[in-house]
Amino acid sequence: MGRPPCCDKVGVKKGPWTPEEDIILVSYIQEHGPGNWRAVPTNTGLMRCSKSCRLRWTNYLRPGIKRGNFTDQEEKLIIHLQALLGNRWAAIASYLPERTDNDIKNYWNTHLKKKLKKLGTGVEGQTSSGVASHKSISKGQWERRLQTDIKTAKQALCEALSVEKLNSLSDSKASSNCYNNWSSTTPSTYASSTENISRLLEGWIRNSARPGACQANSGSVKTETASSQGTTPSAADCIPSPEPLESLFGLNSSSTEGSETSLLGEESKPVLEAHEPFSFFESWLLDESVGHGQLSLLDMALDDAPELF
DNA sequence: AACAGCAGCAACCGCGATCTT
DNA sequence: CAAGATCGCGGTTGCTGCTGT
Repeated sequence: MGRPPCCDKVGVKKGPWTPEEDIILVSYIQEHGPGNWRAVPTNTGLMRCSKSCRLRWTNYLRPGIKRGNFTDQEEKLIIHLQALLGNRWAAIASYLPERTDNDIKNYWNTHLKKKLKKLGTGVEGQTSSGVASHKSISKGQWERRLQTDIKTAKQALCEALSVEKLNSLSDSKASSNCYNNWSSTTPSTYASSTENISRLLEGWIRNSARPGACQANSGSVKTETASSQGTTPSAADCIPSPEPLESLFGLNSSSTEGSETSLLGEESKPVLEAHEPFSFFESWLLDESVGHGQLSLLDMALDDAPELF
């Protein structure tokens, strides 16, 4: 009869994650791979809901995540994909593998919405499905507008992707290249996870640089979990050095490659998306661009997911 | 310098889809 | 096949830092 409950509601910790918790989570996922989130709180001793663990991983700790500083191309792509797909942030995020849906959603709500409002592009005129409201405009107008939207979206998509492609050519092994097969860039993408943690810890170190101030960046959240876990730096250590972290994350270690591969293979949303068959609309989008002398998106798709074709 | 308002972002909540037993 | 748990997504909230007064 069904599965056992994922987590008890009682005693579940909420609020900002501490660096200790992050480290516990990352090291656990490095060892076991993402997925089976139900088991994560139990096996790690984290007093967090499995949902919270998954969210923390996908939105913050997952390898290959770029944070902040959205480029013009990304911005453009988001705007047009939003016009095309509506508020389907996960779908939009699949076109921007370095960005999380939460990040895109936040960026849309805080920056782009206002920007578009300022420009008078009428974001409000869209329904939740992303299509302009039928009620406010006649059918003919709506169809024309839809066609224009689609055309513009396609163009922006091509532009944005061609920039990515160029970047990838000039910096072919860069971990930030979102369209490379992740398994081929596993070490560097995993390193970027380390970078995430390192950045986090840097902030933590800065915050705890004050004598006696040995607490997480959230300030109010105490760190009882780490001290209960023998495998993680205790709060008393206060400032972990980067070297142990590198070993913790398995950098430059061939022995960890297997787990990393499975880790990325199982988790990374872009890969999952890329391996799924394109929707009719997406395929059409890609096909159309091929015939217009633009960057061959089909080539890109072939590069990324050869098994699809 | 102190306070209020605003903006940005991390995390939570609720719901539908999917999966497991 | 049904029941119930898990997963994933989108909307929303609340905290924190910044800016203006």
